[in-house]
Amino acid sequence: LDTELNEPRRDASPAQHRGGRPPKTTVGEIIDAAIELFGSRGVKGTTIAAIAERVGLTDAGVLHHFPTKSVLIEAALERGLLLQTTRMRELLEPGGLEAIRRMRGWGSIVEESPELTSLQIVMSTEGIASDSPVRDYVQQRYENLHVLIVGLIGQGIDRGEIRPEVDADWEASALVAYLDGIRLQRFYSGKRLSLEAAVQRYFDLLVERLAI
Amino acid sequence: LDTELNEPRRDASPAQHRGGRPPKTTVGEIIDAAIELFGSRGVKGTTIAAIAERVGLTDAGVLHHFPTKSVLIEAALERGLLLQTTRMRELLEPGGLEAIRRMRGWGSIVEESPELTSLQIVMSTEGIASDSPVRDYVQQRYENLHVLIVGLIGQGIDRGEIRPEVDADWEASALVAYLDGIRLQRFYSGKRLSLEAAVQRYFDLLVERLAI
Amino acid sequence: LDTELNEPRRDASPAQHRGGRPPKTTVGEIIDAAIELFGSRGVKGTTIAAIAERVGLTDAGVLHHFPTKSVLIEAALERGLLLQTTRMRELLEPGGLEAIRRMRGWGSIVEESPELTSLQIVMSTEGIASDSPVRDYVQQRYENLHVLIVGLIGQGIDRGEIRPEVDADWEASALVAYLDGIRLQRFYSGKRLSLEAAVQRYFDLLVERLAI
Amino acid sequence: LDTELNEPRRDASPAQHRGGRPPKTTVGEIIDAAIELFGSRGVKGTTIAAIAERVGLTDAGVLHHFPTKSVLIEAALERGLLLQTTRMRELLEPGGLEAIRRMRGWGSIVEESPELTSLQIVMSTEGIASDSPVRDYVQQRYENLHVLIVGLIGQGIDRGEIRPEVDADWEASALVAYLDGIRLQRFYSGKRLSLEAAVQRYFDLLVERLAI
DNA sequence: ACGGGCGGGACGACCCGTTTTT
DNA sequence: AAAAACGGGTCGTCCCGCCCGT
Repeated sequence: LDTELNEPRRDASPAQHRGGRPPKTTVGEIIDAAIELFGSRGVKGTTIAAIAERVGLTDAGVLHHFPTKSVLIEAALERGLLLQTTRMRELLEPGGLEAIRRMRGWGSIVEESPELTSLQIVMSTEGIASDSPVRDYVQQRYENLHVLIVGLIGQGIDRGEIRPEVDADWEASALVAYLDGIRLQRFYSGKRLSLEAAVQRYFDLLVERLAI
Repeated sequence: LDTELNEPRRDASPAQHRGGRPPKTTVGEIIDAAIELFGSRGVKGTTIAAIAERVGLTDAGVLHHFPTKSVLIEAALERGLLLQTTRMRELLEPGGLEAIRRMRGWGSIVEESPELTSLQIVMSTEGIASDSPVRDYVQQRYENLHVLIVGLIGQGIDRGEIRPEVDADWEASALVAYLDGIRLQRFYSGKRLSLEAAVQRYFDLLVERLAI
Repeated sequence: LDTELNEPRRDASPAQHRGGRPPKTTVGEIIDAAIELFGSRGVKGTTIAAIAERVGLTDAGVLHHFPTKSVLIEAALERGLLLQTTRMRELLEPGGLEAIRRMRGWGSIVEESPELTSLQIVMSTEGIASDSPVRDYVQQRYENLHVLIVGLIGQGIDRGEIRPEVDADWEASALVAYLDGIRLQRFYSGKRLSLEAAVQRYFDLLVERLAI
Repeated sequence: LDTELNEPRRDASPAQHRGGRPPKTTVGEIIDAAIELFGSRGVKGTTIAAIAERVGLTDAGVLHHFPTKSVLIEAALERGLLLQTTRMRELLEPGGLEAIRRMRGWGSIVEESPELTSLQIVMSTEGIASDSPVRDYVQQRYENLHVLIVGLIGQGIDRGEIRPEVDADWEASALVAYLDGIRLQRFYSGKRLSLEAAVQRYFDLLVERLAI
């Protein structure tokens, strides 16, 4: 799984690095560090200096690439969204019930990039304040997810794979809620909780509810 | 439903006010304000001065009653926990499957005191940072809830109301996850989402899964 | 001549200090220091910390009394304006030509409080930038002075002391210009220039031009 | 009237361009921009980046030509001084009272190059601070002007055009003061003030005072 | 020679929690 | 319970180097 957040440098000359991780650019490193820190200490709890230190710069150095903190926040959010979306799209490509079945594996994806995981819930809660700079972003993310899942269910109904009387709206919001909630719990349950297994079980029950 | 968060003043002398709302003490007002602000802007995002302003004091005034911010945080948390617990205890008093059925109404409780609602999820995310002052509190809350629900299910099994092959651990964590997640969504879904109805549906499905 | 800039404490009890300078309040001291520094290094060239140091505080200490720098600037300006106006009013009380004759002594006033002197020209030049926070203030000051002098001349004409064909507008602006310019020069001419004598000479010539 | 502020390139080789405007060199453009900005926002209020932007460079680009800001300041000052002096010299070439009469037209010169105008007063006030980098420059400029005018008057006395009892020192400083002051006022008096006419009137009065 | 990309060190204003004094 | 003051930050700016392309 590629988690690179950097500019993928198109110049071929010095290194060919086929298939390997592209070399980190400073900008990419900064965004990576920001995602990690925002995700673990919140936006307000993360200082530019802390991010800078992580990539071996001073705060002035970071500010050179991102004139203000909000710009950095936006960049981190966008990057996170992009990654998430890209993977989702691949995963759900078949559409309909099959797509939902595929989401069973989503848990393992999450476990591999915990920074992104926490970034999202942290953003979700910070966005509660109506004047937060991330509110719009979060709201849109929820909207998109909801529409996506409702669409999948609709597709399944059309294809005759899913029972038509299913309450797609409720299922979509319940799924998202469960996924958010379980990720949150993960941070508080030492090793007791296997996110992967737990998520798989939810999907098993879900498919059972939906399938004809 | 009593939403008072203030010291209930047990001293009988000047006023008996039986049955009425206990008179607002300054300390109580401060805690109320703190809960609200912590819940909406996070702990780090809330300044003592902001709390003070809300109750018509200066920050020095607030600090007169709570020597440091952490003391205030603890007080707010404790108050929130106490309220939650009290209600829960009443609600779940019958135990077993009946108690779980009763939780259907929990959604409406939540809708009535939104500050408490957001306080909890906000705390949950702030607690992610391993050095957060609220981490222990949150962890314990999750633990308590988990044990409580698992206990309820066990009771139901003992009483022969619940199928013994049920995975109590998973059900408990799924329930809590859903409840956390759905509350979060609530802040981003204008009026589209009826928390009460959604929660009821989850419990209906749950009871269906559990009952013999 | 009273140059006090402090709150004149009306409570009689603890100190009587009759005739002496009233005890400096912190706020007063800060404004004094600000006037001095703004006057000598300009507004942009003066840091809050520098002001603070002068009165034995830290910058946070100063910021406690004046929430932002602009508030401090306004306070300093207002204080300066008030002092200037008060003295002017006393000086010009008789009106007409007599008032203008009295202004001869203005030079000595200026020499006694050099900080105020430089404050004003410094502000005048900083106000040139159209987005400066002091521009409005300076513009109004010029307007007021102009109106005042034109009024004085008009009065003199009415009383038959001044020749009616005098160009009051030009005389007013020329006087202000000379006064501004000569104060500026003062900073560059070691001791060669006696401001007092120079100003007196200007007024002698002026009165000669005006008087019947 | 030539307002070019760039290096007049004495090297004859590539272009002869006799009489035409010298071609803009980058260095010249930078100095032009610096003069304008120093004149309107002060030296401290002007950032290298702002100057750079005006000529389409980055700050690094500007710093390539002028290693430090002070070097740039000096260059701008020198350029301004040179221009001023050149024109003055032409204007005052006849010497004596005739030279002073010719200065009547100085007002119109000023109006044509307002940047230079404000540059000078701005520098005059910034130079007040005894540790300012421009102080020496300004002081010298005042000295030069003073000597020049006193010389002119002396010449006039020698030639029998000016009354010998005139106080040359006072007249010189008064003239300079008026000229400084009136330029300052110009920035605050919408269109009310015709600098040209006002200056002419001053010179008329002056000549009247001086001439036999 | 010219100019940009990148980065840092110093400092700017302003904020926040806290202690001390009244 | 307010008032005064402080210490330690936080974001952001400014000037200026270093190194790299043309």
